[in-house]
Amino acid sequence: MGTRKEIAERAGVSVSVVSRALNNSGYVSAEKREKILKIARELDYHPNPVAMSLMSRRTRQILFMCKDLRNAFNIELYEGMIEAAHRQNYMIVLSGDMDLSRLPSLLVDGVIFPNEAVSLSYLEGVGKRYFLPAVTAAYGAQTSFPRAIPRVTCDMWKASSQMADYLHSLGHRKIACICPYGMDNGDPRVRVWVDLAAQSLKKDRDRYYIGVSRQCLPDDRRVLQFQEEQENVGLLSFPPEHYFEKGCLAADIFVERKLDATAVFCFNDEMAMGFCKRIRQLGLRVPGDISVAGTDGTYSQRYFDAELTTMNLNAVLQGRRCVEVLLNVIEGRKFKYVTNVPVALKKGETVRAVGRAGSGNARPKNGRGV
Amino acid sequence: MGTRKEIAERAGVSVSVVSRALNNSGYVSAEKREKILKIARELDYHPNPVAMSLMSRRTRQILFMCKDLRNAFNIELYEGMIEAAHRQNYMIVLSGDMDLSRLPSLLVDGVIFPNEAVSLSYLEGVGKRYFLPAVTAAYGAQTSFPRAIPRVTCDMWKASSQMADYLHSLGHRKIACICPYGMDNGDPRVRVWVDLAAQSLKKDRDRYYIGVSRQCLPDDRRVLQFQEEQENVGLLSFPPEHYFEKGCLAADIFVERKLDATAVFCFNDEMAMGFCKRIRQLGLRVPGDISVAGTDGTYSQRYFDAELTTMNLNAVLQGRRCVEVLLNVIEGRKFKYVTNVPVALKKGETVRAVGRAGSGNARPKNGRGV
DNA sequence: TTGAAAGCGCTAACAA
DNA sequence: TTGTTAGCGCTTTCAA
Repeated sequence: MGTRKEIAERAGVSVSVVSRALNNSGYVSAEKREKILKIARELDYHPNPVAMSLMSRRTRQILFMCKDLRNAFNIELYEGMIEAAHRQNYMIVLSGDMDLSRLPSLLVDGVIFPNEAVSLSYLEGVGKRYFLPAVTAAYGAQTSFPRAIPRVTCDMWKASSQMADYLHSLGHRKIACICPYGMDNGDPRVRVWVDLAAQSLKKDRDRYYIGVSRQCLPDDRRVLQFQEEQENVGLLSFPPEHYFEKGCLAADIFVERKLDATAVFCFNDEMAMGFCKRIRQLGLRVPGDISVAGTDGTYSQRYFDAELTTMNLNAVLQGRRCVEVLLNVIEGRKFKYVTNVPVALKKGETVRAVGRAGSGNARPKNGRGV
Repeated sequence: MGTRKEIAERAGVSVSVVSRALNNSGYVSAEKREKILKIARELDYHPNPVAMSLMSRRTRQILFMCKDLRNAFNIELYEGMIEAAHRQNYMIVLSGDMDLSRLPSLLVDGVIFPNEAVSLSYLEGVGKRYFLPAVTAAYGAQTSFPRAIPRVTCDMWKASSQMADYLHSLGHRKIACICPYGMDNGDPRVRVWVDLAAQSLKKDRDRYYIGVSRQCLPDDRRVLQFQEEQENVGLLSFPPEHYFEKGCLAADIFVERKLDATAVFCFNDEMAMGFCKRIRQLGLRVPGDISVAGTDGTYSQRYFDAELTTMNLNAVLQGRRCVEVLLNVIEGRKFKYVTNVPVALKKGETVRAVGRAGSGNARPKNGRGV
């Protein structure tokens, strides 16, 4: 490829002069500069990026620790990261797997974790014996969180509460909850739902919580189809989440349990759409028979035939902020330990009013609903 | 972080001994080895990845030159790449932008291009004055292609022909074509359709070709919503493709032109699904009023309420093969200049029989269709 | 204005 | 079995 040394030889000068000429730093006679630049051009010279990194102690690469790219939320996070990184001349790289132990051997200046759980897992593992600037996307699941990793948190509490109020205002009382975890996960979405359920569902509550996980459904062999629920998955590996498919399964369970809920509160849009697809196949109309509320507000909605009622979590913005904070850490600038990302309720067509309110069997605008 | 030099000082030996101990290479007394390993552990020593790369002249990173991650096809390609790369201890990084000129400054050992067009653009630009092992995913659009870049080609000819035969066998004669480019693009999908149309549509052909691009629709201001059709997009930048949205627009145009086609042949699944969504909103049933055939066979189908009739192009496999060939190039092993990826027709619910065949108004299994 | 020298963290050939 | 030396491609200090 050609090195500065080669250029120096051809130009009959020393490498330092070549360096100065190429970098436009320090003194170098106009005549030699021209000659050097000309030779560099002839040789198609490009500085060796690895040597540059060794000198500058910067790779200008940031790792986004993310595996499940079939989830639109992760893609949007990533898009925001790219945008912010690009502005400061950094690149985002993806891990492809979730092997945290390989982190120290990667050519990166910092890492962004996708959620609190992964961050904690890192801190308890390699993070203990290895320092790398890190930032995590967060969702308010943890009450206490180590200060080692700054958080960029989306205001899930607010979003969930708004959605709860909205559903309540439309007359919904019996609301089911669909989630990939157990009820004790600490997730704000679940806690808000638990509060709701305490009033309306009383001791019946647990039947209305459809936790699509092995822990919640120990006897249901169907959850075993999801890799992460199988025995042989190591603790250090975070497999793809299969949210959509879990949403489908949740619909089956919803029908099997003969729930009389008028609405379903979903962990995210993928699950919401999976639920809708399957529940329609099972003969129920959305929102005619059952209202569905999602969480996310990502582009994957475009595939859906109705406007999804959901919460816009601003994934792109969250991704952007993650990078901004991380670059502050890396470059030694001051930064805020917690950053909040604004959220907003998005009213769509998959939730309708019920009960006294009496909007009755209103159908969505385009008349769909199986 | 600690270096081999520090370990050497603490252990009272030279760096070479430390290196040999840590690498398990060459001679080193058992006693010193133990001591060195112990100190390394105490110091939480990790080899500096950049220095390692400088020595080995390998970054063990491969760039996938891809921007539009909202397209499931790219995601599947990427997943295949990750899998293959992982096996040989490489990582795939994404560019995030399509700035080919920045390639020489990236920490990568090779690059994978997403299609022939980008490859050619590279060869005519920086590729002329810079060498980096490269491979391209290909789709048979080019008759001649420079040997500088090996291709991993999916057999689009075969796939398109199969689909054409299938539609024909079901009685479809008037078939429209939906494509993001002009008819002269050389794409096998289009060429197969042109052959079909020559017989059945005769001189009416052009009306049935819905090319959603500025070139094809110079007077339609709606195409301007897509960034890539605007004036100010530089040649070196490949913006996101907006296939889904273009599929929606194609449906509008289909209706405006009052086409009497019984089937639509779509450039890819994104366009097919966009077309379906919009055409239903416009009051037509799929496949009741119009049959829709896609191309891709990616996971994004899961969002769709019916089984899409499409061609499985095996994106995951294609991605895997790209990496395998590229690693052969990088590691100096022998490799094949052209690799073919198998394809298969996938019969779904969005195409039905028409005409004499008389399966009449058969509706899809789940009774959907607006 | 220039170039020799030391160094970034690591490897490897060679002499001791 | 060990340490010295030279070098990967580049930067930067400092003496000339």
